[in-house]
Amino acid sequence: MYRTHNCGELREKHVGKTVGLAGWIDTVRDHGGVLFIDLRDHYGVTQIVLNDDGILKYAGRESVISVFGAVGKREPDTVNPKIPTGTVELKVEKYEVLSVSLRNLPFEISESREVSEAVRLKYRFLDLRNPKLHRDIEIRSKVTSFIRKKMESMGFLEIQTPVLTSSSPEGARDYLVPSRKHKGMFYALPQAPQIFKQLLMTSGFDKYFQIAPCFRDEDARADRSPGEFYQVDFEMAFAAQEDVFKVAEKLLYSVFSKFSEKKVSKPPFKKIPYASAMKKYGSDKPDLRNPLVIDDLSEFFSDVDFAPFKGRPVRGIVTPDCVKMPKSFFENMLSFATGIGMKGLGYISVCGGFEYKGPIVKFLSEEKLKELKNKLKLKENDVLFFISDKPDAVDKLAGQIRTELGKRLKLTDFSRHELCFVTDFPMYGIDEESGKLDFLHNPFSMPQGGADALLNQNPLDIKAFQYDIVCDGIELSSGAVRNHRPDVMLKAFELAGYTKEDIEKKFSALYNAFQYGAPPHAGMAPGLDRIVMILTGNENIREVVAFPMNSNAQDLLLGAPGTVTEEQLREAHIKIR
RNA sequence: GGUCCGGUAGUUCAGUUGGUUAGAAUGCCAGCCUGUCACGCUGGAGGUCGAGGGUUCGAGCCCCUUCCGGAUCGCCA
Repeated sequence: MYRTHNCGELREKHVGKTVGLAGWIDTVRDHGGVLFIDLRDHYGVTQIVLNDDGILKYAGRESVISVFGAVGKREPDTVNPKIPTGTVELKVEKYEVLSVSLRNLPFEISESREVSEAVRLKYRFLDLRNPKLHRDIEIRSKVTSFIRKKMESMGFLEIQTPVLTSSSPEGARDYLVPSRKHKGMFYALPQAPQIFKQLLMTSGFDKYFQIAPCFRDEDARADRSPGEFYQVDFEMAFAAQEDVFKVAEKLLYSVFSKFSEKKVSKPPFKKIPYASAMKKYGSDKPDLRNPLVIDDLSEFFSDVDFAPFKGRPVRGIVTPDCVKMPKSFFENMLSFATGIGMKGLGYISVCGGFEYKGPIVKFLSEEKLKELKNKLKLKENDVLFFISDKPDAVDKLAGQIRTELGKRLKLTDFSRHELCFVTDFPMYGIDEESGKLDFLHNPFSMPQGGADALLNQNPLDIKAFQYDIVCDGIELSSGAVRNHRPDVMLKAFELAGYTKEDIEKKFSALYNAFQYGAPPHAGMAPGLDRIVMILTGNENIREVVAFPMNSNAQDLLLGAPGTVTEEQLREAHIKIR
């Protein structure tokens, strides 16, 4: 009724046929006697030709029309090589205006990605007409479907877990849902299906997965959706760390090599222990496309009388061929450094004939310079940057400088994807506020060395079977071998200041279930949004979510959060103060 | 919550040392145009310079307060 073909379909083989197309008026080129319209739908764009511009009286840009007519072959000099349908055009014999668009669009569809996010999100239905955004959402669908098939082919069952569940005492802030039937009580939306998937393991489902919605009431970042996001959550029984890695490698390598045109690091992916990732890359999510590495120079500087480094850890980054960079480069690096909270950014240039230049050189003796050269294998034209700060900040700052140097010196190779595992996360850390020992990450992880380690080692030295998978400097997922032994669990929680009663109360379901025979199990949960973000070359996660909230956790399109009626509040037993 | 940056036409932005009627591009409207493809040409409309207060003969510009947006840190088991 509306069309016989879609706007991405017509080719030279259709020439002469009478066809129908329907879509949105994309661009209009009115030459008086002849009128060209680019008609756009989900599938593409086709040029239609009219001999009369009367249609424009009724329908402006972004109006929806249906047209019928003969497919014409374009003359060679009028072919548009930029679109797949560019060799043909539809000569309109009759048209129908199906829906009129207001003339004043809030923004240009083709340039919507440049517009402020508030306006884009308010008119998301228009924004989504933008071909790039439209295509990325389509890719998301294909990636999701591909992942499902891949997981199923590896023997995983997709099982849904509740969205209305109980509040979990650990981790992020929960989204709460008041209960009508139980006054003063609340459901919580799951931060992850963690407990449920572990219960499924206990129930004997050998391999579980789910494209799972997760809800966390924390502030947004460019690579972090506010509110809700999706994880490819999976868990395996009778599995150790290596088994999970094999599945993750198979899944992610196949997804990345299918959907990205860039080169992808082949399995087995590199495994980097947490401690060395922090030292070498200044991050627990290193971007391995960046060849720069960080050296620890604290010991070297311990006997150097340079006030800013005195009594503080020092890190160095050697950058090849950096001597030739203009003065502005060093000024920009300095302002970047101060921008991230550093007091300064010292450096030494290794000029021709190993002549050292830079503000710090005069504090180093001939001998020390020689030592430095040997230690870091300095070459002519290298520049060595120094980062020094408080012990708990220095690695992170060095990591940020490393990333910035990689970008500015064009050393980071953006033409490929680098996946790696970061392993051996510490089980415990000191909580900055309370000064007490606390779980650094997931309290349900199995400590390496088991109960024995918990009893005999300094808790801060205990590592967990806890790992992340990282792609291009972005954390795709964390995962762990879970602690399936109630006795080990008790000890692990005891160290962090929890009593047996705490566990029985707060984690009763899991603790109880594990009393009845639980298999060793392990898993992870790569973030779907982040995978699609990387595959589509986006730097903001909201570009791959059809209807995202803004960074302030508001849905500007439907107006969420919003107020509700007095009656709704009464039923939910809620009183607003 | 802290720090930094920003808010000027529907949209994206410029606006000099505080000085006459606040500009550009794009979009919109009108007219012209038979081969364009981001068509082109001519003309036109469109502004509480986020809001409030202050300094000044005079504020888009300086100061204070406040709202909104962005980045970043905290946070994200």
